[in-house]
Amino acid sequence: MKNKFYCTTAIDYPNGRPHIGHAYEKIVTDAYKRWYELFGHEAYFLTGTDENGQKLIESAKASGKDTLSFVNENVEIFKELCKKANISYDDFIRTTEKRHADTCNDIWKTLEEKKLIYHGSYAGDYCLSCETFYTETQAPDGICPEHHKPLERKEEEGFFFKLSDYSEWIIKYLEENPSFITPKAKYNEIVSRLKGDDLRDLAISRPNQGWGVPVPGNDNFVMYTWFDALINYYSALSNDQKDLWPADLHVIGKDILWFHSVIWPCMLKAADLPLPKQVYVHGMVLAEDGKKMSKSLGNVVDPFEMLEKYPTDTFRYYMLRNISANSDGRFSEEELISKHNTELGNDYGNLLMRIIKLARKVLPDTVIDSKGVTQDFKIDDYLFSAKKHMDAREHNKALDKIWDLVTFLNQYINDKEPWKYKKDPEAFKAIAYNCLYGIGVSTILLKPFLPEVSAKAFSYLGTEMNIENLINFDGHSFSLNEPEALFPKIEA
RNA sequence: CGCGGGAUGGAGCAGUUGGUAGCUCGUCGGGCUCAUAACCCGAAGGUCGUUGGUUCGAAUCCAGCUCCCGCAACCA
Repeated sequence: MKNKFYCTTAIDYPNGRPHIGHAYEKIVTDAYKRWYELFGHEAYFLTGTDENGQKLIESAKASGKDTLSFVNENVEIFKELCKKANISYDDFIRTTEKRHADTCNDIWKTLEEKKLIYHGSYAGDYCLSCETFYTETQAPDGICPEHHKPLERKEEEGFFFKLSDYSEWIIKYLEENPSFITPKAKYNEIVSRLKGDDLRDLAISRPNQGWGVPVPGNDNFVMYTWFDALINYYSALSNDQKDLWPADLHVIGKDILWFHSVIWPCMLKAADLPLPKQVYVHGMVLAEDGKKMSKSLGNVVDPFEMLEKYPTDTFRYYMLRNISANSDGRFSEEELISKHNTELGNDYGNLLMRIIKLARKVLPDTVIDSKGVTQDFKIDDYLFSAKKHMDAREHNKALDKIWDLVTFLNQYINDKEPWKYKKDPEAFKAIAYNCLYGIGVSTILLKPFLPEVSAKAFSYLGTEMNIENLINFDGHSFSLNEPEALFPKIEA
């Protein structure tokens, strides 16, 4: 398929309510999906839930529900979040679906046939309370870091994936594809870690407790959650969608980078499937105090509450512009309000308002076309810079560029003083058209970030623009409608 | 000696290959009056965590130190 853009978020673990990081990741991915769609790509966006973890059994038990209905309830909340945040996903995969299990089985069998999966046993230090093995670095003194009890030596049988076969291959692959992991700091981190330590085989089965994807031909085991979870990106595609593969962009958080940049590529390589084009690691949304949000610190921000209190596009904009695309950023409600009032309201919203209201007063006709108008400024730089930044996964910088245009347009109006031409409609029209054209450009570029507001703005501008005709100054026509404030002030 | 990131005017952040320190918000002064008391211009404010080194020249490169943070193989 030509010009496709297949992007994904990580699939979420539905053992509770979604937190702000889930919202952030989906909003980021949604902005990229809409952006490439705008630029003529066939964009496809997958999100979903990772439902096979053994911990879900515990979580369900703790809330007094059976695992299935517990998961079903939580999945609905994640979907609700997508709806509230205006996430335009094309498919939502749940790893408990049959299509997923089928694909996992296929891949498992392929690896087994290639002797890349073997049956063996693993001995390690085990904590009975956590039901987890700990490595020496995790528990150097042989004491469980969670329960502070001595670990016991335990041997467990199961299936292993020959990850160790790929130590050299993966390093070579990354060196040949330096943009596979972005941003650069994350790429360096993984490469140096790989060079420092050979890969060990990965235990990819767990004892079957009645939850998970059973290992083909052996019901005593289910697949290790991560093994099946990663496959979601591929299993979600039906047979007639396979030309979407490989994925163009996996958007993930840094905590799961290892799985996506090492284990997943090795699995695909083992299965003779093409590798995704890029893994983009976004930053973490920290609390206002700069620390990680956590229940014990009581600094958690609930995305539902934010989406209830503030317009969806304001929330999206704040997340996308204020949180740096490749490092952590802090979330402050106060700052969100300030950005809404100043940048969105004063800079952009007011710009649209001031020129439309003035034009409707000055000109007898509310239709403004390009006839006899000369172009006062070019928009190419803004457009191409924004595009460059999006390609580099720096959406906040793309927004900076769009804002440069907005700022320029406000300056332009101040310089030209169109209100002085009330008795000279021709001169006025020339200024107004230039201005409206610039606003149209900024509005269409904002569409992926602010889908609702952008649509509303175009209804006031009375025009339709697209990327093809955008670059042409001439030929547009605006039939202006009485506008309402796009971003009514929010009192702090 | 586990790995990695960070420390820049009041706050939040940019600073790609070393060459007179920038942005947003806030503060102060001026302009404009079309607009959501919105817009535009200007000013004040920083010995770029600390010490030493390389260099004609370092926020930028190197080394040590202090503090903060994340990861450490099922938390976006």
